[in-house]
Parts: sequence; structure tokens; C-alpha cells
Amino acid sequence: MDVIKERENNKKKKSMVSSSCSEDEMDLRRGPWTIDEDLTLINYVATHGEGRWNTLALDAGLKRTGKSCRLRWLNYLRPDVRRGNITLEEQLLILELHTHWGNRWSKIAQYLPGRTDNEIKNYWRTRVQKLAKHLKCDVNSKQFKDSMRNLWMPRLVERIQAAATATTTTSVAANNTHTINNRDKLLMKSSPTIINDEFVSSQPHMTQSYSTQEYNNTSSSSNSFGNNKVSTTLFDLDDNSNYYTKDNNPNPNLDYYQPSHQHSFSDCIMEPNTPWIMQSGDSSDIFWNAENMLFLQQQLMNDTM
DNA sequence: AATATGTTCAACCGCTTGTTG
DNA sequence: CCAACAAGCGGTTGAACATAT
Repeated sequence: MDVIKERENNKKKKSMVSSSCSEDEMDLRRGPWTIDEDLTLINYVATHGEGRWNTLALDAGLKRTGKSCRLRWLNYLRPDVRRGNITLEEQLLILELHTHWGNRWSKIAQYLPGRTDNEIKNYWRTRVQKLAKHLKCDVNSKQFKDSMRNLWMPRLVERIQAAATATTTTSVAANNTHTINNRDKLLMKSSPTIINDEFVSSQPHMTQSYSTQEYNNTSSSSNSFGNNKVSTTLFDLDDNSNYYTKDNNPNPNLDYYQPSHQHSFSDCIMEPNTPWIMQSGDSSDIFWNAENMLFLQQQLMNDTM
């Protein structure tokens, strides 16, 4: 309830969007929800459950459409809705899942518990598409997808790794092998897995799967998992936690974790003097912050050498 | 300090899909 | 099988807020 009150305070600042004339006649409200409406909806759902939204709206005395009630509940009032910044792990997952399902936000949202399709969609549009725009390439272009897979996603993995190691007192061996293994283990926790042609999560709370048929029907051309018929993970480990390289990886399609040097970002890069750095309210959580932009620039320089 | 510009995200819209009678 | 309705989905909008000038 505190969340609602907090939001309500913010909402009071907003000008209430009045109903249009025609809708006034119908006595329907539009625009931001009031705390009273929220409470009415919460109480009604608590008593009667979800569903039958048009009936719900009428019975509860809400002067809203059923659609509006449903959206309000699913995207905001549901107890399990998670708020706050998208974590690095979630970013990685969104990028990966988007390569499989494209803009199927609700599908993607299934693998991010507490996140709504609307939230993921907003994230994609405001962050990822904007990046593509700044790079002057289409977000659906092969160049951009390749860049995502070969530059951004590995970079995200590194940042997740860095964050993990920064918060643990466990000593980590300095050699690369151990670094990679830790990275892999972390990803084993956060990344979905294909087992017997089903896409499942390695996280305990992510137990959903989808059928082979659906996967085959919906996988995109850039799908890194396409045609996999054996059990594997995004970042494979054998029993000894050895990291698979491109040469020994039994699943050569799983290439986005490979070193990015062989892939160039230059095909979709902007003019040399165009600023790289995008604005961000929270640099710790936005994956194309200044640090990453510098990283990309270095990659680009390596490519051109 | 005032204004302009950019960013975010809740909410709406229209279309598609599923369900029911 | 078909029509009507409900639910779900993805695209879009616009107001509030943040940041730059």
C-alpha cells in the first residue's frame, strides 16, 4: 500500500487527464489511476479473483474499461510485480531472449519473474533501440544483432562477473581460467538452457518451458540456439568446469560468448566525431554507460588495426 | 533562473487470438 | 461452423521528470 501512496503523491502533481466528451457521456475515466481506484481494484481482486475484467469493472464500480483494469492490475498492482532498475542479469537475459523471440514481450517476460511485458518493452525501446539509433543502424539489422551478441553481451557478462567478485570475500585466482570458470558459473545461474529441445531456466523460480514446435516456429534467423538437439547451456561447462572455446565448443552456434575481436562493430558505427556517451540516470545499471562505450571504442580500434 | 531538449514509463489503442454459446 | 465477447499482445502516446544550455 505504501507504494500506492507514494505513487499517488506523484500522481497528484500530474494533471488528471480528463475523459473525452464522448467518454464523459459514457462515464468512463481515463488516464492515471487514483489511489481509491487502485484500492477498489485490489480489494475486488482479493475477494473475487482475476479475470472477467469487464464484469469486474462494472461490479467493482470502477468507471474504467475492463482492459484498463486488467492492465492496471497486471502491470502495477499485482503483488509480485517487481520494480526498480533492470539488473545486469536481466539485461543479459532480455538480450538473449530477444534474439529468440523478437518483440514477443510477454514471452520474454515469462522468464523474468516480476517483470511485466510492458516494462521489458519499455526497456527495449528506450535503451536498446536508442543505442541502435545512435549507432545509425537498425535494431533488427544483422550488424546490430552481431554487435549485441559479440560485444555487448560478453561485456555484460564481464560486468556481472565483476559485480559478483566484488561482493564476495572468496579469493579468486588471477589466471584467466578461473576467471572464465567463475563467469560461466554465474551464467549457469542466470541463463536459460535448452534441454531435450525445451527452453528452460536454470533458475529455480524459472520453471517454464515451451515446446519444440513453438521454439522452431518462432526462432529467428539469428537464433543462436537454432537446431540444437542436445542438452546444452549458453556458456557450456564440462564436468571439470572447463570453458568451451570456439574451437572445442560442441555447440558452435553458441558463439556470442566468444572473444569479440573477430567481429567488427565498424559496419554500423557512426561518424568518428559523433559522441558515444548516452545519457543515463543510473550509470551502474545501464550497459552502454561511458565505461562500456570506451570498451567498444577500444574494440573498434582493434578491429581497424 | 529560465528555457529547451531528452528520457522514462504508465496508460491507451487497435489488432489478433481464444473461448463460449 | 459462426458470431459475439473476453483476453492478450505489441505499438504508440504523452505527461512528468531529468538534464543540458
